[in-house]
Amino acid sequence: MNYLETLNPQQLEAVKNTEGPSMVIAGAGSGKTRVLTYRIAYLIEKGVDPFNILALTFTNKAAKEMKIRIAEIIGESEAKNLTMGTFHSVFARILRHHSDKMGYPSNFTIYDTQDSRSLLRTIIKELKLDDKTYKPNLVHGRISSAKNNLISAAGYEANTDIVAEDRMSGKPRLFEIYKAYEKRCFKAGAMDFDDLLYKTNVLMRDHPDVLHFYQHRFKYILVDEYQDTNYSQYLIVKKLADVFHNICVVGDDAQSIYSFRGANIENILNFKKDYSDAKTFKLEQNYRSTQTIVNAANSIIAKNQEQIQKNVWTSNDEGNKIKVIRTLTDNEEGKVVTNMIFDTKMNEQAAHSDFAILYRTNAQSRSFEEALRKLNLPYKIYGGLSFYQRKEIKDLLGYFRLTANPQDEEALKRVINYPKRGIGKTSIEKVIVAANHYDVGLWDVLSDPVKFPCGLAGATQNKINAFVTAIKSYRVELEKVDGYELAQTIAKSSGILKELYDDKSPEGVSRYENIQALLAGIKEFTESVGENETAFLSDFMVDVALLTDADDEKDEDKDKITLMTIHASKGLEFPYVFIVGLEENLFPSQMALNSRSELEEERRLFYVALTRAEKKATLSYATSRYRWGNLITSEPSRFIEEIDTEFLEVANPSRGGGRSLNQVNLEKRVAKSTKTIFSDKARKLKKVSSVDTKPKSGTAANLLNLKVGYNVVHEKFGKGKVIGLEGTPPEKATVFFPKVGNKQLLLKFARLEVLS
DNA sequence: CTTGCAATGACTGAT
DNA sequence: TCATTGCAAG
Repeated sequence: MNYLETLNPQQLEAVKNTEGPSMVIAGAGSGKTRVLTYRIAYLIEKGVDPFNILALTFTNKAAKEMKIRIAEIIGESEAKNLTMGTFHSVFARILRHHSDKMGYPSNFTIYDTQDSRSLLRTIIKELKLDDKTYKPNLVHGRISSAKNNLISAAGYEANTDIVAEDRMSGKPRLFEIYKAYEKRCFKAGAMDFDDLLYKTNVLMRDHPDVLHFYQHRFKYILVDEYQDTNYSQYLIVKKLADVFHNICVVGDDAQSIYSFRGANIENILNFKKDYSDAKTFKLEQNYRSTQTIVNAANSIIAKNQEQIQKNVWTSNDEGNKIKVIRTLTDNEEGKVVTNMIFDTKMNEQAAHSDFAILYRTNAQSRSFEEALRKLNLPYKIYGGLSFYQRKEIKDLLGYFRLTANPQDEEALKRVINYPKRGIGKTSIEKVIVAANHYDVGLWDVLSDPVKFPCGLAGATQNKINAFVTAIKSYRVELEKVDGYELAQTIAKSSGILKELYDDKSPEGVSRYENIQALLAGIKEFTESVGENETAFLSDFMVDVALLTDADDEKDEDKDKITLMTIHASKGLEFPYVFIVGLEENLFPSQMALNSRSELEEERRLFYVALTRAEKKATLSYATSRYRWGNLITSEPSRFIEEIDTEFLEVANPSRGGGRSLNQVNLEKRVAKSTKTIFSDKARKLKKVSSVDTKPKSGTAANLLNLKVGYNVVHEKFGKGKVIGLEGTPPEKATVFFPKVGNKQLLLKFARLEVLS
């Protein structure tokens, strides 16, 4: 057990106290993952069967990495039997095992957020409700938080407080939507993300034998990032640990950043109430960051009221001060940050993977991508539109889903007319009406038109029959042939492969490549099982809905600059961290300014961001940025001021030389007095007046007469001179604009006004 | 039923 | 700005 010698006394205690309830409060960078890993390894070495251990992590990637480390210590054959993963993936598997008890097929579909919202949109339309009052996102949020608090549709309707709340907010029929949604999901054999936790609770509540089985199987339970669990998750863990009480939760209240997902910080604050004999271990030594970073982070988090007292410290070097950078625009912010990365890389021989750019919202990535591309620096963006959410991927997965579970309504709607086969919207609506009328699933109506007539024209019915036959033929193969083989068959015979192959536009080519990448992934998956086993497509589909980009990182992505939201960066560390967009209304988000608790969560988010950095942290903000196409002015985030000034160094790259903090404050005051440059209203007014006074695009006569040397005006680029033309009559022009340089413009689209 | 264009609303965060 | 949706015409 040599590995134990590498631990400090507190870490060692947390590892060795395996019996009974314990809570590990782990400050940022305090070796939390090591404690978890070694605790599991230690348990196994002491003779605990890995089969009896359940470890719940925050991401699948974390689980995978931890498993590898444990395997290195105790051997792979042992580590294999550990149950380890996110709440969602672990309990999805358990639910599949017992799905019959709940009336679900074992191949039930997992609806992702897109699917849930699309179904809600359909239901809102069917109930003839206004989707401006009942915005699908909002409705989904309401239903989601109900489920996270274990409130069913019936419970929702019966809860007078909730119903009153909905009535107050002008949405009295929300409970009807929830009821319809619950029913439709069930009929489609589908669970949404929240169901995976909710139904696990239901399973354990209604089937004591199942609960009993897992209570005795999971003798040792470990939960990582406990501060970010919601009520539903909390209760699952509590029930499972109810027999042996060997529960170890690890977390840091200062890093609780998921309340929007129902996470309840009280879970960690109240742990001692549930388990009065709980031991608490505090890990306070930070091994990750410089003193400057640790102390700066402490000075921020001290501004929060709600917290468990702790003293995070480090024996690392003092390190550099935290640089604060101010730029004029978001684009300049991209350039400056990128240049700094380039310089640092050169001066300190750093790898690309040593750098991370962290932002509050996904939409901020654009200016950094552009700047990085210009300097030819490799980067990888996490989050945002993930691979599995791309249209072409979801389309093909739609066929797979339908093959595994033909009742899957969202998959059906997605692919029944893609590629185009002449089954349009009206036909599908007729089918939905019939399905609701007979109270059966869409697939039942499609596959048995005699029993469930829906009044479609004969030609359309024939097309539907052909589609149904195709899906049925895939189903026959589902648990017969190798998953890769079936995936290939479907991709070809559905027509998707041809459709994308024929599209030679750059986007089309990339979509085709994505499909090939998905197929390659399935191939890899089917080859990963033992020689004498066959991996079916249904096996691949089991948790594909729960995969994220971070889960299947490719080798070629290893040495790249990381771009991600701060939320996604939790648990990671980088030598050089750039926290960008530190502006009021962006970070902290304007949605969080209404209450102290929300603002405190933003502050914890900033704390998380800063504590990702090992060597150097840099903060940046822009005094103006584009938002929805409007240029708005912004002022520096209050979080910059909250850091003790002794840790900061204010640099101004656009003017050269540093400035004092007083100057920042001065500028803040100036910024406050400046109004939005182009408000939304101004933009609309401008648009209207431009319609009144001048043609939308150059008049036909004007454009036909366009010649090289003419002066023109472009809406965005200003005045310019035509220096080249293509086509007769001219279709494309090269125009020199003094402000932005040469631009190629399609006359069809560019709103050029001809001056001479 | 499909196509093309205008209008519209989205930007917190993610399993 | 960008992607999705609604509407008119073929």
